[in-house]
Amino acid sequence: MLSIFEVLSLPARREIIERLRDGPKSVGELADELGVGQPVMSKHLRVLRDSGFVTVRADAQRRWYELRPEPLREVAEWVEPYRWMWEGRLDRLGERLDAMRDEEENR
Amino acid sequence: MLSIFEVLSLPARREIIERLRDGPKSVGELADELGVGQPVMSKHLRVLRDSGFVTVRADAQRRWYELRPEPLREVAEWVEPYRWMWEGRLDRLGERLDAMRDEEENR
DNA sequence: ACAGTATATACATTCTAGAGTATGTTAGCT
DNA sequence: AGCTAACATACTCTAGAATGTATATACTGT
Repeated sequence: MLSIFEVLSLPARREIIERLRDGPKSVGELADELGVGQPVMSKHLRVLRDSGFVTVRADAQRRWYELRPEPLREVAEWVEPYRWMWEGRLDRLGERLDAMRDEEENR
Repeated sequence: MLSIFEVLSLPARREIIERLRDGPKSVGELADELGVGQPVMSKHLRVLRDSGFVTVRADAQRRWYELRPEPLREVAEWVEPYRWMWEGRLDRLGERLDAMRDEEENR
């Protein structure tokens, strides 16, 4: 089974994830939108399912694929410790909060 | 050249990035810490360099590799639109801000 | 029962990243 | 100048992922 970042390493799969932001979609819809064959799309979705990015709901012959938060949350959490590097505020966050509170009290 | 997520798809490379959080390190240090051969480490660092994750500073025979924020920031930005999925607050953020302002005015 | 639709999977093929080994290169030291 | 240390790169090999094609499965409607 592919790891989360391995799953995201393929542009086509990131694209699928982005398309699913608006809500569940069927295999055929996604295949059309991305311009790939149905078997290819089924396989991508299989990978996304195994790695927890999506869930499936059966509806007659159709399968509705829906996005799941967990893996995306893991990505967000992995990158979080580096945020201070581009938002140079972490070391000053405490004093900023203090200053805001003081301003409020002295109003 | 590998894309950002392709770079992160290899655990060894994520590990390198994490080790560089404390500050710059040399090739030898990193190779020892991760228990891999020097050529392997050099190649990982080459990939990380090409994709913008690190910069190098030469110091005699030593090369000090340092972390760069940009690619990590891109990861954070990519995942940002999905944050509402696990923090179910986005739809209520507006009214929360309003409530906070009201509380403040009625103090 | 039959035909058509929607999807999954098996199979064969291609391609490339990763690893190991050997070698090249540059700098410092005696 | 010769030797060693630190690192980069060229080369070869292998494993596995991605793709396309063909086929299997499941459900609907007539």
